[in-house]
Amino acid sequence: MRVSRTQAAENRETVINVASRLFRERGFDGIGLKDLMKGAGLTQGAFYKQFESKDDLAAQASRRAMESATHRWSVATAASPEDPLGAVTAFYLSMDHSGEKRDGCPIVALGSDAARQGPDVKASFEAGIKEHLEILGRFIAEANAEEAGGKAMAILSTMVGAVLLSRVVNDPDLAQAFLDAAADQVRETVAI
Amino acid sequence: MRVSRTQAAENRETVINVASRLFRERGFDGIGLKDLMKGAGLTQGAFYKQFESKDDLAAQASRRAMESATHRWSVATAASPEDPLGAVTAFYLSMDHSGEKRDGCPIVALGSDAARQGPDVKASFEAGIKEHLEILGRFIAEANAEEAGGKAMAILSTMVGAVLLSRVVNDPDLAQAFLDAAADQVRETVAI
DNA sequence: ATTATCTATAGATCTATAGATAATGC
DNA sequence: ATTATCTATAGATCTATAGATAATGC
Repeated sequence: MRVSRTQAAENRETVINVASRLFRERGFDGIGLKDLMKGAGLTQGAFYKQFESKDDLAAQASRRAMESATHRWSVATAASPEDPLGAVTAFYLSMDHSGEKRDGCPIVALGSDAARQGPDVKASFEAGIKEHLEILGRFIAEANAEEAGGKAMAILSTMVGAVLLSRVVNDPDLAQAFLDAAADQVRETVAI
Repeated sequence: MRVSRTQAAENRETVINVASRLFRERGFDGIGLKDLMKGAGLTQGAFYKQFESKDDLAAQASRRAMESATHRWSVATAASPEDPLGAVTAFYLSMDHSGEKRDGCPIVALGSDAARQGPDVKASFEAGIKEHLEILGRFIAEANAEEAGGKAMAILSTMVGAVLLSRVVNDPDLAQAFLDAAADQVRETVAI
């Protein structure tokens, strides 16, 4: 029954990875420890040797989800050095990403839930959000650094809000319209 | 024990109103029927004579919450006919509203949760979102109606995203910065 | 006679803990 | 000897239902 330390460390990582996706799909309150552990091929009893509490896992999984999101942004920008912002918005503001709750942006998938969580979960989101802003800031050539920071925050707000709105309506045309309107807005913001 | 029909109808309204606030505060999964009914001064047993299921209440409460939100927007615009958009953004993009989960914007408070719910809850959100867009559309004098609709969608996305982001970070300065950046963005969007 | 609300409960699920087991690590 | 994982369970809570009660509505 016991496994090696490296195997135990791998198991821990698997639980965090699985949780980062299942929480996005069902919410922090929408999935129990039994199913989370099952998703990692373990049983519920093994949980508390690895994590202090479900809240603890929520914070770890939130961090992992945000890291995965920023990684995706980095990959998109690296693939299109001539138009990095265009590459990011092309996938982020797509119906594919809007439908992709499990692997999509954690701010959209869990933002409302995270606002009800403690400081550890919020710290995970905060760190990821700052990385997002950092990436966006690079796309904005501006004399005034403060102004560039403001634009990055406005762009992220528009993107997050648009995908969230696209997910809470039934009408797919309206969902698409939110994404399109946000893409236009972002283009204009960097152009000014 | 039995009450009159009008009293029963009032009780139903009270449950919906209480739920519209408690769901915003704790999420659809974060509060049980027992506490919801207790908030309306009733016991859990009375629930199923009034509602088909918890999902049914979630849809009703979402509709009520969105109606309350659009009402608030209307009041703000009516109070400042010289600058209605300024009045709306002044309260919506404030730290007060950001901290006001219980009575604040339902899209921010429950958007991530609503994306996991069925078509009835989404229909409630969709109706409210369309009303929000209608109000915003009035502020945008544009030759092209389609362009005005796009701007309204972009503005709503920016506002919703900014308040959501302001709620999931620990740093109050960063939270405030998101709200300020969004307010600037909105001003520029209507000015263009 | 009807019915809105009550108390009580079924059956499932939740987080967290206890103790057994069997493999690792020394 | 230590410990990662297992099975089992405690105790709380969840949604939904059943049957009793007492007031309304006819």
